[in-house]
Amino acid sequence: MRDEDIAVMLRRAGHKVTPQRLMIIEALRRASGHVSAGQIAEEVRQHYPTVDLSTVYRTLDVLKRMRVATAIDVGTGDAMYEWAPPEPHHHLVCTSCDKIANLDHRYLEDLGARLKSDLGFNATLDHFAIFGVCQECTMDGCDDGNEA
Amino acid sequence: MRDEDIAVMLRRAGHKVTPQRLMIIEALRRASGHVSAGQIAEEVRQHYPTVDLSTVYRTLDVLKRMRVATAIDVGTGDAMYEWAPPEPHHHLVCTSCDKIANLDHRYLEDLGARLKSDLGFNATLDHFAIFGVCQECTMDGCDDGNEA
DNA sequence: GTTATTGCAAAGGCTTTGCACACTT
DNA sequence: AAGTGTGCAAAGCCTTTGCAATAAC
Repeated sequence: MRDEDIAVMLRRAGHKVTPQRLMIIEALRRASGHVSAGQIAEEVRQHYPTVDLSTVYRTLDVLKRMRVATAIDVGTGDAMYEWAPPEPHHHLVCTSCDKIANLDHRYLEDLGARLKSDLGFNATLDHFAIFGVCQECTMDGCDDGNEA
Repeated sequence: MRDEDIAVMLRRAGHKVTPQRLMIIEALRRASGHVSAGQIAEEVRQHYPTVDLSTVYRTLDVLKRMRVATAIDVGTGDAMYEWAPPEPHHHLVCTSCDKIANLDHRYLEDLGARLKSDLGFNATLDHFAIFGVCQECTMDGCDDGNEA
């Protein structure tokens, strides 16, 4: 998706195209993954120092409603945002090294199917975060402190 | 687990046994499920009006470290606590009516196995929250407002 | 010119922390 | 007596909101 497309998309949805919005969107897209509102603000401020956090939040809200950005809040205090995930995918969050890996949707597909057929529950399995310890950390035995 | 056992357990771990702690633990156990720190405080205050929220949080912290309570934060603003889940289990959270149902661990067992064998990722699948719409709400078409 | 959007400031919610006093051990 | 735990108050964090001025349309 090119920047002009984004401008058109904003206008179509009845929104105005402002430099702040464009820079926020650019920062979100460049991040290619999970960024907090604060991180986006920092990034944007390098070129546009007066941008306010509230503007970032409001823009993220617009983007969520347009379904070109998603939010995931895993209870770490701040929500993480992601630009237009092309398809359902999930995240493996390593509690040891904090790395986040992507997980193909196939891994959750039949879980969803079973919840539906067994329990009639329509699960929203678009965007999942699974915690654990990644392979490297399991082998290294590295640990930066998450236990009692 | 009886109350005396809890007292013993606290003392063994080098903690003191106070009426506040006992009442917080009792409230948590009676809740048989997911309660926020605030809900526990309200409950306890009915018998012990001066208990402070900070005491609740501190006690919950102790209990977490002793591994007799677990916290789950699904990004709703407040974390939910649960007393000593006897075995791995999970939760189906209806985004329409806010009901929380339990989900047997079997539903996630082979997901965990596949993550391990395919990717070497040791997932922590003790306590999962899956969002979606429950059967009743799907049929009723009830909706208290969770869309764009 | 209208209307949406911005920045600032303040408030909101949940959670944590500093401190003197009280209680458990 | 020694040391942890408590209540109170205040701060912390992320996020939301009110408002006048500004910018996009």
